Amino acid sequence: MAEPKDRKMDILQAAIKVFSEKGFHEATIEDIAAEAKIAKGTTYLYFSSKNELFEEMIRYSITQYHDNIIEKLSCEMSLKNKLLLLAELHGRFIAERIDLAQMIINSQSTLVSKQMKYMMLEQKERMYTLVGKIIEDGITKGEVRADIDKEIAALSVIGTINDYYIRKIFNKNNRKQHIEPMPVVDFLIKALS
Amino acid sequence: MAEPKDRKMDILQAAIKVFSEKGFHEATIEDIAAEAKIAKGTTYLYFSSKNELFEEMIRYSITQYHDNIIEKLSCEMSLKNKLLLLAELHGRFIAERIDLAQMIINSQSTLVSKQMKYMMLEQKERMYTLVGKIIEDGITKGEVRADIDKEIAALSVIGTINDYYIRKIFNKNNRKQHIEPMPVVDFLIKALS
Amino acid sequence: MAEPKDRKMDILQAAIKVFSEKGFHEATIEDIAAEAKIAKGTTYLYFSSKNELFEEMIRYSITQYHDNIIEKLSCEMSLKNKLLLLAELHGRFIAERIDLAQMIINSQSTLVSKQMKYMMLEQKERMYTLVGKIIEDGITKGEVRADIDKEIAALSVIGTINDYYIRKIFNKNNRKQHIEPMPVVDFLIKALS
Amino acid sequence: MAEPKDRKMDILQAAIKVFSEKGFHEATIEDIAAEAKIAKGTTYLYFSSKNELFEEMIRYSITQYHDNIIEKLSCEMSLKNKLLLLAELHGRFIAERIDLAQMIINSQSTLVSKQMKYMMLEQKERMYTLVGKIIEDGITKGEVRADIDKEIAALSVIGTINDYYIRKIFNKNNRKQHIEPMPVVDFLIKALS
DNA sequence: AATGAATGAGAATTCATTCAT
DNA sequence: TATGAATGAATTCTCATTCAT
Repeated sequence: MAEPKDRKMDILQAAIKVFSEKGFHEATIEDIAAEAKIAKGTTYLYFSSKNELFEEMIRYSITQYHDNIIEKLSCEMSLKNKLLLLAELHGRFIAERIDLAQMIINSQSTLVSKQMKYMMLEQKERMYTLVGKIIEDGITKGEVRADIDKEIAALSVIGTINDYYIRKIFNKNNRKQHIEPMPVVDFLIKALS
Repeated sequence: MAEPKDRKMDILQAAIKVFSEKGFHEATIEDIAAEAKIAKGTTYLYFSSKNELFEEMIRYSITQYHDNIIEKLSCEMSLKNKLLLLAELHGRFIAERIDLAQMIINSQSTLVSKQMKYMMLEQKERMYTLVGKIIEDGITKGEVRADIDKEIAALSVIGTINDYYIRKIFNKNNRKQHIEPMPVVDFLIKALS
Repeated sequence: MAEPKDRKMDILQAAIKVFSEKGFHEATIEDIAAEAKIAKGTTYLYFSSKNELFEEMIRYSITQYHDNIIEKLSCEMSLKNKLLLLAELHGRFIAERIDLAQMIINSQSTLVSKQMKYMMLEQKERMYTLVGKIIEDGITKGEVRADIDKEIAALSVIGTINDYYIRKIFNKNNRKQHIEPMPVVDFLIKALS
Repeated sequence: MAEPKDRKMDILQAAIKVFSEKGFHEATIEDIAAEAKIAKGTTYLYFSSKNELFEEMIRYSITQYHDNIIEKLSCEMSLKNKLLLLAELHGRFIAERIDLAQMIINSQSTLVSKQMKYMMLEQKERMYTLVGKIIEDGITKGEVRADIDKEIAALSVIGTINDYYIRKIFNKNNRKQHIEPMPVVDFLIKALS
């Protein structure tokens, strides 16, 4: 007996994989359906169009990614450990979904609707807010100097971690290699204190 | 007398505009030709394919952007002034060509050939090297603390400036408004010293 | 209940008709699709390109034509009856598919791949072999003089029949009229004996 | 001082070469102009369209070919020598312009106008008439049996020689090799006597 | 007469989407 | 629900032809 499958989730997972590998236009509904092991037409029972599927895929990925980070970072930890965790989570995500990550991080692309862009910006702001709180917390605890612009500090932390991983990944032949987060965290700690 | 037009440059300029606004796939050769006020077929007298046009457009834009920055930053200046100039030049570029900038900054996209990607990475490294030297210079002059990782510092400076402008631009309705570079430069100075 | 259609065969038949009438370049996929009463895109579900369709069409036509001739000529018959049958079969084929016949007979055209050309030559040699055997048989039975070059005789028989029908068809307004095979067969009998 | 060139003839010669090598559709006006060492537009000063150029090229080639054969065959000669000469002239022509030869010999192709086709048929009939006379002459001299259909005999002679050369050429790797006309002439002599 | 840059109609091909089964 | 054959809009690219110089 076949266990009850969540078709919609299957398709979403397939979409993440295929869109990440090929980008929006190079990916076909057929590719995604094949990856999800369903027929092409079935996709349209769950998503009304390729665009909608793309948007839901982005929404799902971002939310999942952010929820995960926020959850993991909500425990009590030192600044350094928080940055370490942030770097590792972000680094792993980038390593796995580099192209998707870039779509998301940069909220770019003409593909997505205004609404979508707004949602993506909101999510990004959510990240800024989260890291902003980490920094504020650091100030309170004396781990971070008090005279810096907290908002800019937050985006600097995220921007630095992101570019660090992207550079490492692109300058390596093998994406699967683990990338050491310590150097960038060390740098950030020094920069902030 | 008809003034001698440089058709190739016209097309390149049109391509920058249209690709930037619509992205590679949404932009059609017809769009670009219309923008350049020429017929579709004329494009093919100067570029052998849409892909080649795209690649030449990227190459041209990157080179122009980087050459400009490198030239302007080669004069003797204080660290702060250099960062200020860097921020302004980058900010202006982003404001004008936000989507193109992102393509370039992230060296992403399945559209470009291996060769192209390599060239884009090289250009990025050129920027890292340039900023790396600014930082080294700052260390020599005692403007920058000596105990930081210079490579990461360079990439952090660029990542921070980039994300600062992107955030500002996206959170404003009007892209044309001037964005104040001082806040981010102040932050960077504090972070580095 | 809709009868199960063999779309691929429909398209092949339409291709034979349209390519025969217009030639490769003048025929468009749209023409062929229209003839097959399907949409343009459907063609590509069965054939990956116009070239492939053309090649498959040639392959199919040649094979069908030759198989038919070889089968019909395999029974025991007098030389005269064999030549009569050959002339009639070839004549009917030419009358129906004059341009296609010429493509095939002459193994010409830059359109077809090396492989294809090779296959066409092989099929032609198959015909030569068949007619060669008829002649050899005729020699054994004393119907054909023994001192002639059998290979040349075989190609002469085919070349003569072919040109006879082509001339008759082109010199008539109405292709549908029956063309009398007897005169050319009489000539061939006299020439061979 | 540049000697006065006959541009029209230059273009015609270039057209023969290029159309023969590539066929009508694969050949471009640019190819032909390049071969004739003139600019593309110049072609249109001498020929009103690609089609007209093609037709004139065919007309010129056929006429030249036939005139040459008719002239050479008008001398007094034995049947055997006439056939030998015919075979050699035709063989050389085919070896040089195999694809063009096929276009001409078969009066096919949808490219040419009704008028053109008519002209090609007329030229072919001219050949039939010429060979018909050779055969009649042979009958008079007792070299050819009297009881054959002279028209069919003429067409058989041409068809046989043609197919003989085509087969030889296609079954050889090197088109430049000389092909011995004797075997086919021997066969024809036997067939006719 | 000669040039060759510019034009734009036309054709192959792809693929999101529909719909009969 | 699920399927996948069929559709046709849309896009790239080619090249005969024109025309200003």
